[in-house]
Amino acid sequence: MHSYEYARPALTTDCVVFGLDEDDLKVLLIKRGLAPHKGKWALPGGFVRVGEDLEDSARRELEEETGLKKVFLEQLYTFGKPKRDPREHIVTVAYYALVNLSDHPPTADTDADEAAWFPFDDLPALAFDHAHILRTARERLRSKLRYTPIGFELLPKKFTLTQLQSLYERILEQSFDKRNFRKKLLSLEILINTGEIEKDVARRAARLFRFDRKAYNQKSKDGINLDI
Amino acid sequence: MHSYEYARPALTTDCVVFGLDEDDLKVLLIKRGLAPHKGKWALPGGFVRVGEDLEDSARRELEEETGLKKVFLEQLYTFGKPKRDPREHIVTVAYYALVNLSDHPPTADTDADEAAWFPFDDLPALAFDHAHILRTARERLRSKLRYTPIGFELLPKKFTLTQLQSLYERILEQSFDKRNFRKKLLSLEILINTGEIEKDVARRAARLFRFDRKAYNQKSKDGINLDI
DNA sequence: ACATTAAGTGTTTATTTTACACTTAATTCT
DNA sequence: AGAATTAAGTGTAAAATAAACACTTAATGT
Repeated sequence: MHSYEYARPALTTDCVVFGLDEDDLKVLLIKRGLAPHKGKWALPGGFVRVGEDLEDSARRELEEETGLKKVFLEQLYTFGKPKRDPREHIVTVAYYALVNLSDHPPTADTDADEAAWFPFDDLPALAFDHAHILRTARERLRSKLRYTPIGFELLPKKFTLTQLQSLYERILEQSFDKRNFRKKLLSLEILINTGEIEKDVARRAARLFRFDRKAYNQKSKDGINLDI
Repeated sequence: MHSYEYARPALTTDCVVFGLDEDDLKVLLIKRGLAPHKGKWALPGGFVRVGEDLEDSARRELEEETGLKKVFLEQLYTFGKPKRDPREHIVTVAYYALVNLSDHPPTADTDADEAAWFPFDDLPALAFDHAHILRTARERLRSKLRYTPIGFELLPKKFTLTQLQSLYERILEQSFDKRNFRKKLLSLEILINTGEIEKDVARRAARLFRFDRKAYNQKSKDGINLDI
């Protein structure tokens, strides 16, 4: 039991985890085992401990509930409408994570409760204001993709130019000319040709590239135009 | 006295208020009358009340401490390092505000404590992690100015093109060609020529413009390129 | 060997951005 | 009244970037 002179809102972190496969942009959700909103799906998250950094809290809850570790994670926004949780005033600091889905297949591991990947465009009923948080995260993902190299977080380390283009097309919801897209991306000189090619494909195998983070960091100082 | 089953971090809001005059980009600070950091300068802010929305809290504290009302206000970031406040774990949701300094002159009103405008490049010693919050806000201001019409919030309703150019130059810390800047801004068709001109200037008086928010909102749907 | 599939590749045109300097209008000073 | 001062206002040409557009190549499967 802990007592304070003034009442305090409770504080949680929640996490929107995005993944991308051949079919969809997907999000990882947890089925709630307890009231309120028992049986509904929700973002992984939980209460911030005293003495715990916010990002640490988001990472801890994410690992506890989904098994995911060491993912790309950024703060999204803090949601604090007093009625967003029916129990009491709970403020949540939302984060978003980007993972490579081929490392974390749709039928995921996970211990506690039930976790599953859902297509962003076909979500189940969500607890609390989590649908709102998801929309905010989707918008952030879109706008960050336009001017930061955030998309690589959703791909395997080695990827083809077609995979990269498909990523941009599906997240930005617009299509690009294949030649112009390649010309643009290659001219940035932030992709390294690994010299390897795809394996086990029933067609001409594509070259595999890596993102050159060092080159990107160097160029971003002068102001690289990543805009597609 | 309020008791909870688990310990909770305390929750505050803080506000970085930017203003622009002929000389500098300025920030509004409060002199702390109480420990900790008594006598140091700090961002206006305070504890979030249970049942109070975060933005409402930021606006309330801002008005109480500086008299400022109805300003442009956006959430910046949430800072939660456990040691950022020496008393206990206090998480703060930081906002940034933009005001037209000619409405709120450097020797401001204010009741409680002491509030004053400081040049961003010549700040006094700051309490807590407020220097860090200010740097974060400065970066946000810079990057938002690049692709949103946020700059108009720092100007009077009617302004000259020279004032507008000076704003961009000082916030982005780069200079622009006068003819190209005007061509670009006017071609966007988001400025209305009021037909009025400056008064009481010892030189040729410049035309006064207004920001056409409706036109901007309309155009931003299709994707206006505000980038300077 | 033929069909299928996606990889890979250049050029031309349109648009946007950059570079650049003098004239005009108002006030102040002598 | 005339001269000096100050910033407002204005256009064009060159360079860079972005957009439009379709066929050949390489691999596997039938």
